[in-house]
Amino acid sequence: MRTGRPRGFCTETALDRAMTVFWRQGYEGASLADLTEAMGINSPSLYAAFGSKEGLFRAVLQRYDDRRKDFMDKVLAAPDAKSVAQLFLRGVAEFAADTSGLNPPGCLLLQSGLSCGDQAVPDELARHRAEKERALCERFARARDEGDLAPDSDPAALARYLVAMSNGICVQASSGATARQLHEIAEIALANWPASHGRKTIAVPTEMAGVS
Amino acid sequence: MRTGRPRGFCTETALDRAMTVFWRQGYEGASLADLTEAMGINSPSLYAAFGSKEGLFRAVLQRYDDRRKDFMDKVLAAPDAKSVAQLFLRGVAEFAADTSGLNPPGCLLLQSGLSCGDQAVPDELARHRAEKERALCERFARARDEGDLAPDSDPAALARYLVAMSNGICVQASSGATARQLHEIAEIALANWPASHGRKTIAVPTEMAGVS
DNA sequence: AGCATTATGTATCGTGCGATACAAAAATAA
DNA sequence: TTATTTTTGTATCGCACGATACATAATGCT
Repeated sequence: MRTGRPRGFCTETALDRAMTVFWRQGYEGASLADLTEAMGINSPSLYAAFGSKEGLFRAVLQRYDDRRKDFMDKVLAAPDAKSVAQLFLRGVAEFAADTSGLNPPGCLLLQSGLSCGDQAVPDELARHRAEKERALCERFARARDEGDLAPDSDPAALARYLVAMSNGICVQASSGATARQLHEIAEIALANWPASHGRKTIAVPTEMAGVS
Repeated sequence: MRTGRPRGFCTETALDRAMTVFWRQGYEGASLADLTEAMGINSPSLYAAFGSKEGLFRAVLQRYDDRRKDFMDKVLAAPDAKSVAQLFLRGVAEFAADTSGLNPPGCLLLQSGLSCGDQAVPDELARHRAEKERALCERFARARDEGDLAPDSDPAALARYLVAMSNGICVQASSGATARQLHEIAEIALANWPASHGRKTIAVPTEMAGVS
């Protein structure tokens, strides 16, 4: 077992509490005093565990991605492109207005620092957002290959559209929009989605034909 | 005429330069040193003219609204709801990627401070964004009255949708999307717009019948 | 028990922040 | 010319910021 005095706080809990502070006040607006108070620890403990304010922030972003992974997995596992879009935007509308936990409205990846004295922070956030866009793009490319989207459709453009809509919904949430209003936005956006192309491959892929 | 030593700098030019700094670095990320250097003045001149950093920021926001007013006026003057939506989103896509002037990509009202140590800043920005939403909502209410939108359509929801889309486009722009990609997003969003309801009142309103 | 290792609490560091004091400069008014 | 008013440049203020030094506490290892 590991030697030395054991840590007196739970890393995950501390990260969740720091997340709330970054979310509400932004990266630069969150002072070390704010963070240590919310996390219930003193600054030396923070620095021993995370190295620096930016190190803590990166750990918070990692924690955020972990907590959102189940959602994205469920979205990407939907059977067709339209279902993916529906699950995604409706889920975002649900999530962005949900303040039942510690989290303020909106999305950490936007709230915590679109702009910053240090450009590394917005760049890092943009990478995290781009990762979601990439995952959606891949899913839509598959949908096109499966005949679920028209052959001439543009998976990257559709993914960008959804991510843009998602970000727009999150901004509205942070401006005080209600869950109902966010869902209205999502439904307007979804009404537009290209109807299923009808050539979707229903058959089980050959290599799995004998399994079920 | 006004007595005393004349001001040695142009207020509008100084505000434009300060705008660039707030836009790129956010409200909190923009230090007084950054601002005075960009504006080409010393801090006492800044404080004499604008009172405080927040006073300067409010003056910059006012200047921003002034500079965008022509665009919004043109959008709102479009003949029908669909034209309003088209002019708005296409204009935003154009604007958000335009870095030919001093401005970074995206929109000042988002970049300069979605979150902040001082909640007054995001609140002020939200008010400015809400003002655009209100203007669009009024325009769509008129469109519905004129029979240009279906009687059961929801002007407020349509306005929220457009503003959300606009904000999403701006976020994509600040993340490095090209003008072409932003226009693709706008066109996907516009493809969705409810077709003109066909009952649009072309006739001149009665109270103006004798004028032309 | 004694040692090595890691975490904690107190108290503080140097820096950059937003904001000013003050005297000189540049204009008008009498 | 002299008085008045406003702006400018230099130099600096007090403070909050992110980050640490250091002694003590709490564990595992031998």
